[in-house]
Amino acid sequence: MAKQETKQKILNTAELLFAEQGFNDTSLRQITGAAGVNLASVNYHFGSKKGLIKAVLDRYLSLFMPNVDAALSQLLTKATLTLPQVFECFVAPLLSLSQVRRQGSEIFLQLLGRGYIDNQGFLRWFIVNHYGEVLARFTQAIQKAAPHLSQAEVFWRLHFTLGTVVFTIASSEALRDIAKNDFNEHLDVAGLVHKLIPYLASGVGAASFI
Amino acid sequence: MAKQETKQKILNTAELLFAEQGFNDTSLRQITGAAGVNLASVNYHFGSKKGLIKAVLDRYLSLFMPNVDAALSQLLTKATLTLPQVFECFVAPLLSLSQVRRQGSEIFLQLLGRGYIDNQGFLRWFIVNHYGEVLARFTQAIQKAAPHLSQAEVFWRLHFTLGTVVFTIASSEALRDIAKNDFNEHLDVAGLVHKLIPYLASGVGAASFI
DNA sequence: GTAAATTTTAAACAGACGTTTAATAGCGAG
DNA sequence: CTCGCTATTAAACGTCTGTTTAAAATTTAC
Repeated sequence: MAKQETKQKILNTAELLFAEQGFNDTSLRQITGAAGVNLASVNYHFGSKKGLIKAVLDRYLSLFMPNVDAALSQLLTKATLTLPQVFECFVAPLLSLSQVRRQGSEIFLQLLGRGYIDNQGFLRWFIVNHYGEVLARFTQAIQKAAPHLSQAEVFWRLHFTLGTVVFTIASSEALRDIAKNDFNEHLDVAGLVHKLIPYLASGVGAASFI
Repeated sequence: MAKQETKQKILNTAELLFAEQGFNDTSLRQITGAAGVNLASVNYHFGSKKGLIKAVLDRYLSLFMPNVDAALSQLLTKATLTLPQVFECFVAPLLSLSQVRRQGSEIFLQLLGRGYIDNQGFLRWFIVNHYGEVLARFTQAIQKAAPHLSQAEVFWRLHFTLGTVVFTIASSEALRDIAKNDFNEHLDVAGLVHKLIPYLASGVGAASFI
């Protein structure tokens, strides 16, 4: 067995560039050039560019999803629960990604956003097929916390929520800069995430029109 | 003066493909081929691909923004106003784009989402510089409708809202397909927009933690 | 009707892309 | 030490990209 050092260098460089520029706008030559490895090594280790994208995403998802699942499962044992509590289940697993690597939380959410929009639903398919149980537990928790919502309404509002989170974090650097200059408000990602929660919880739990 | 027929054919075809596939993933050969015009005519009429993108975006923005501005201005004359009323100011101008062309509303919002994410903030710069007064009137209306929110909180929640809308509409086709299959719920864009409003209004108006 | 300006066209440009090939280098096991 | 497997490398592949060129066609103006 080799030490797989090249493979790791590719992954570490690729996730940064993918998060910044998107999957299609990042070339293999750019990745291998920045990583200091040979161009052909990507196809050797990952088969294709699509294989590399999958590997980059799964490295984060395989860390994130089990932690979310555990937090949701524990919460579901309680008799009553609130929407902010449900959303809090995602916070610790998300922030823990920063221990894996500097800015890991931002990178992960940016990758999520890219994957959601770039590749004609490939990421959605991937998540649903690999982590469907986590999603199911999530909707279960939502319905327990907000029983007045129909299944369809929960579906819609969860996707609204996903859009808010992904989009906000994806452009969080620019937004935090503006907030610092205009309102003298110094926020890190954890602060931003906690700013999101009342917004999300209130939106998801809102009464519907009809 | 010529009849500019080629120019219009290019715009009409380009906006469809840009909305579907994004700006970078749509080639000029694809556009000109579908439009039945010569490849070089894009560079002749628009100078470059970037010029074409700008023209496509501005054709919608120059219709949409003045209508929003008028609706917001009229609403601001009232003594009291609510958050759903503020958001409603965007609905009619948005839906009126469907009179310009079939599915005009979807196309416009998809283009917005693409532009927001694809081109390193070029669109944000474009909107702020060309339609900054409309944005100012918008925040003004929000603060009048929800005076308990600080200026900084309004700023954050508006960007949360923008993320929700852009992300939702950008993937609205897939979402609406799922809703049709899983919940037998048939939605058009107008329906989706009105599904968003209670969510957005509730989120923006939520009480904050501190 | 003819000259001038505008528009359209086919062809070629240089550069970037993902992938493949075949040769080389490095290494652990026997 | 040597064989065999794994990893790395330089080079080339064919294809696609946006843009430019220069000639042809068309429209406008006088």
